[in-house]
Amino acid sequence: MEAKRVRTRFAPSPTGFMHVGNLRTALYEYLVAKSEGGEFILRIEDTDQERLVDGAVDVIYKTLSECGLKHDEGPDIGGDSGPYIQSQRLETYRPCAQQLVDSGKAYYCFCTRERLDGLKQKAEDDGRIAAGYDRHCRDLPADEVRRRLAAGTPHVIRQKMPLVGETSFTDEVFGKITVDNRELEDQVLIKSDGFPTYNFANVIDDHAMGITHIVRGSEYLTSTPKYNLLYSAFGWDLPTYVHLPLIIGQDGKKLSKRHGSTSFEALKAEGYLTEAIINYIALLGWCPTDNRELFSLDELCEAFKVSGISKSPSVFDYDKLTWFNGEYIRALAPDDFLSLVQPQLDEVFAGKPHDSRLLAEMLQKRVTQLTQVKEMVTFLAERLPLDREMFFNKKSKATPEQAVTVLPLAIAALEQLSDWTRDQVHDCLIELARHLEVKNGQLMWPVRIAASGQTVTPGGAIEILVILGRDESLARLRAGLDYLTGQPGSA
RNA sequence: GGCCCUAUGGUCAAGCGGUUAAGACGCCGCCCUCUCAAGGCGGAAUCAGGAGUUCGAUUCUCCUUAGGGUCACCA
Repeated sequence: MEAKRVRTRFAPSPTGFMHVGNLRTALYEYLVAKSEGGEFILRIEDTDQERLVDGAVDVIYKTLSECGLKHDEGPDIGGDSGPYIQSQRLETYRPCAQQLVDSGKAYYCFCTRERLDGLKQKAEDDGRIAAGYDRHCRDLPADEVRRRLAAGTPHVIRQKMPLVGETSFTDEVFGKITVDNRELEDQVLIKSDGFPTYNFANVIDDHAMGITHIVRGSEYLTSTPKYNLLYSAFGWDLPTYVHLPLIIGQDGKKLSKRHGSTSFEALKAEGYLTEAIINYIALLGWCPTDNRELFSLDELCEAFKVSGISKSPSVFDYDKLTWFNGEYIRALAPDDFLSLVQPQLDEVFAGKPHDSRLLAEMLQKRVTQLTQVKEMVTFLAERLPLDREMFFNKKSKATPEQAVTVLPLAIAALEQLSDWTRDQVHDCLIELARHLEVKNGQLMWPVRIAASGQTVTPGGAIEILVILGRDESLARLRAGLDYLTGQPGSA
């Protein structure tokens, strides 16, 4: 018999942003499907009417497509199992629940919110955690149920959990999980507003859509038996489960805002590249058999194996993400890098002429987050105040005094240049250093400091002079010299 | 608190009865070098604890401890 084709789904609630945990889940769902030549389906879970957010669905489409997680079926592109938005499949849930009621697997519950809250409150007063619903309506007489229904009494439909025994299932990553049935609450299937609960709609839809592998966070591990009981109640085959370890912050707590950026959008805004984020996230909780680190999405599809998923939670490490980002930035085509940072350059230079190509070349080697560019180049657009201390450098044997002697010579030599090209400036300065019989650094340090006003710059003295252009360069060098000679105490 | 899960350096992690316990990030040092970055080389740093099983445990079992998850008419 031919094995069933793998079908996975990403079923987010439209909350308005894409948490990295969700993104990783989507990625793994995509990989589980694609590594087996299967299909990846997108379904929107919007059964919570109180939490609808405008435009939230678009964020999901945008993120998935930007990340290259192309779905084969979904609300925007259709498919044979539609509709793919739960609020549009409402009519399918109630009949299913009804079927369960008819077969004695579920029941109407007329308990009011107040009664339920009272139950919880009483438990708290007793100093314990509420043990869940007390199954008050589970065995209501049939005519009583009919009477209340006819009277239009608000109600929910609850699933009847077995009162004894235990339920087990095998998860692909965690192995065999067993839960005592007494731990399972008679969960609500249909809410009093007529909408299905997430748990119920999930099962119904996953079955209807032929989902074979359910990939989701490990927070669902303990509720999976409830899902399975539902499958069994309908007589459906159980899906394969792949539960993913959680992503946590440095403090071991669930990743949240206070750890830094936790959404895809926020990470992008901080100058992280999509490919870097995907690559990093792929390795958070999964390891290839050969320990490789750099992967494109296609390569991930090739290499991905469920057996490489780890069981323990992983700490989201911004340092490592940043390293990946640097790798990806350096691998960018020069033109692509330039266009990514162009807005920042435009902002800093505000129309002033500058060699953006050379600038980009310098920057690309050093930037680990796109957002660093602006701060790195502002010294080129505006003169920064000098500080005598800057002219000291132990390794280059540079001192302010020595700068005072060497700077005039550099200025004089540079003034002679016919062209202000990289080669010309380079040869001129190197030649001067040789002529003066000083180490390159001893000449370059004061020049770079005077030209930039910074001890650390994204490029050497020569590059900076070239970017600055002849007039500005010479002006800055002279200003630097004036500053030093104008200092009290300097000869 | 009940139940479930997890446990290799600071972090991601390989390992799946016998290894000098990989690799990467980060950190430190050296080299390269006109600063920084990149690159090269080197270094510090890990099997939570205790019982078993075994000729032999990081690997298997149990207990302890620690951490996490879950106990909604939220998803």
